[in-house]
Amino acid sequence: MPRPREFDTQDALQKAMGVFWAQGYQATSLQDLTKAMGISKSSFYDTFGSKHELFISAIDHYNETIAKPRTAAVIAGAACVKAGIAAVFRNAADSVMEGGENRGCFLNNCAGEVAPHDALATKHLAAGIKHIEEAFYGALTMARDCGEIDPWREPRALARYLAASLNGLMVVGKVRPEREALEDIIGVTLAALD
Amino acid sequence: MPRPREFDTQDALQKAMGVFWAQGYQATSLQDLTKAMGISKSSFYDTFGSKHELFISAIDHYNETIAKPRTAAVIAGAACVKAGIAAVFRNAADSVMEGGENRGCFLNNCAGEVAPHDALATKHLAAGIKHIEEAFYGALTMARDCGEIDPWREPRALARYLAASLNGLMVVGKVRPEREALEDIIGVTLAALD
DNA sequence: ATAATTTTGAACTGATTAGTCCAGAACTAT
DNA sequence: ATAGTTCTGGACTAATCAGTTCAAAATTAT
Repeated sequence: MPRPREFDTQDALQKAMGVFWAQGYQATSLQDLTKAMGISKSSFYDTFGSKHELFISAIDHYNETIAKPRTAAVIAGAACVKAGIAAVFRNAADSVMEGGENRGCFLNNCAGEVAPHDALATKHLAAGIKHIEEAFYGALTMARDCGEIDPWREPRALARYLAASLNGLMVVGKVRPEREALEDIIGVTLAALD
Repeated sequence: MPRPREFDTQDALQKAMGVFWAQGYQATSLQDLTKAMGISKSSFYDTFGSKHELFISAIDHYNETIAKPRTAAVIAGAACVKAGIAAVFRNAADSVMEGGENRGCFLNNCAGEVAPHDALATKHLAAGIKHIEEAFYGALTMARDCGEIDPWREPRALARYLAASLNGLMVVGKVRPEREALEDIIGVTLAALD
């Protein structure tokens, strides 16, 4: 008897994330959101609660659909671990360079704008960065076990280093998107693994 | 005959920068600004033009009074170049850890929030990051000349790398202020110079 | 058709926003 | 004192903001 859902909440969430990503949290109005999501204001509050709740959901959605696929999955698909890590960094640089909008990294953007005074958002952002670190950590322990990196290297320290470096690359790339500079950064960053 | 200025514009600018730094651009209202600056709305518009113009001035003010002193000057005051670079990173980590507010890096925050759609601000932010890179570049060429780093290393690439790494450290530190993790990051980052 | 449910659109609240304007107070130098 | 200047406080736009409410429309299953 119930009328089934008409709009896809995941799809709407995806679009909301896109708006937050491009404009930031504060600069995004409810009108921006409902327009992009293709739903009415009433449905918006029925389904997502509030602007802030949606924002938190968007961060989680980013972690699941962007952060994870762009780290763990890329590494898993590569010929060897180092090549996988390199691919992650190259993809990040490409995403910053490729035509037009250059939205940078969503986690970075949010961190700059709302951390630390939005404690809940900060917690979810931290989880995202942690995901990235763990992806590197898994890859690095594997690399050490199979002799791809020296056995005396600390996978935890290296993973933290790579996660921070990836963020740094994205920040610089957002403000100064110069291919040569990003290549320099990636080159030195990856050489630190040898 | 003219009545001299009563309030110190540099001081007011400093205070405005502090508010933008802590709250972000959009989340800062004119009331927040005038209250912190200790001036009236009328004086505000007379002296600083608009909220956005003040924002740009605040970025420049940060570049001059924070970014430069915390890079070039610190390096210059150290026993050797590598120690100076290490001090810059340690100071950054300290600033993120030390009690309470944890505002991160102003350039980072602004980059996340307003770049690239605020083109003018982005330009001034880029100048700030460039300053940091140049501080490292100067130090690294000096280090290479006096044999402190290998002569085959590229100072330009290393400088870009260090500037990006410093930004990455600040971003991670803002979201996950854990001393041990930051030490790991700094350790690997600096080891890349050897 | 009828009942159950989702979705919409529009009206509405109450607050806040950046920015303008101006009369008058406060201050300084002559 | 007077003239010249700075600064303030308050009134004022005109717009926007997030969020609430509700009757009606739309859709589905029976």
